[in-house]
Amino acid sequence: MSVPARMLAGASRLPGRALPPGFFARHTVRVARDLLGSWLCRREDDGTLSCGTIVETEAYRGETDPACHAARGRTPRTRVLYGPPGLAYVYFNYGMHHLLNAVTERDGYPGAVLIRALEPRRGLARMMERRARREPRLLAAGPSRLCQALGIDLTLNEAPLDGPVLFLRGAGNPRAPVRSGPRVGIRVGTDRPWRFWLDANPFVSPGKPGPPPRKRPRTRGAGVRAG
DNA sequence: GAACCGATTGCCT
DNA sequence: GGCAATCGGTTCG
Repeated sequence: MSVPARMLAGASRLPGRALPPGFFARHTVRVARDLLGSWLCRREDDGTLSCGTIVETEAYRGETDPACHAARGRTPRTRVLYGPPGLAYVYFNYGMHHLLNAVTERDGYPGAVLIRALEPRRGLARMMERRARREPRLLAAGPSRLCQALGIDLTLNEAPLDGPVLFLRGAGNPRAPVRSGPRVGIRVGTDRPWRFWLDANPFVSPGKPGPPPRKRPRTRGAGVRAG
């Protein structure tokens, strides 16, 4: 028993309830949508809690999804994607960014949900400390900012998402409507509308949805074109 | 063991 | 709206 009881008691005071293991053992797209509104919490060694509600996710599923890391098959890196659901898949990108995913699907089938943005709820002071920026809106609006704010790095790869360090709590259906669109920041697989976010939520990442819109001259009246 | 790519961000104009 | 920063994983030799 390495975790003091008072730390565990802290979690019980949070809204919602722990997500059951079966939550992640489903179709990745469904998990991505259902994770919106859930609480993501990070507990540090000193007991400090940093929490936010998930406002944006993306689904990456199967070897036939060209944007999924499993598209090139099982490697030491992607092994966790093929493993049991409910673990964290953290990887390092662009030489400076960490990204947090939740492993989904049944054991043996690769899939993960990228957690792209949080609405900060608890421990904001600590999140601001971790990030150079202070603006609350940008504290965790983006997958790398989120990891910075919560202090998530490769040491948390394969950590259980119902563990003492990292855990999720379902809080029921979010009030805001769920919107969906193409995933961002990728060059392949943009045909799948597997990005989900809470409508009009200011904490959603500013990433452009889908392929860049074609510039068209702004005209008055007769500017509407078909196709 | 070297070349290449990338699920991004922040600073620049 | 453009683009540099920066390094782990993958692939190829």
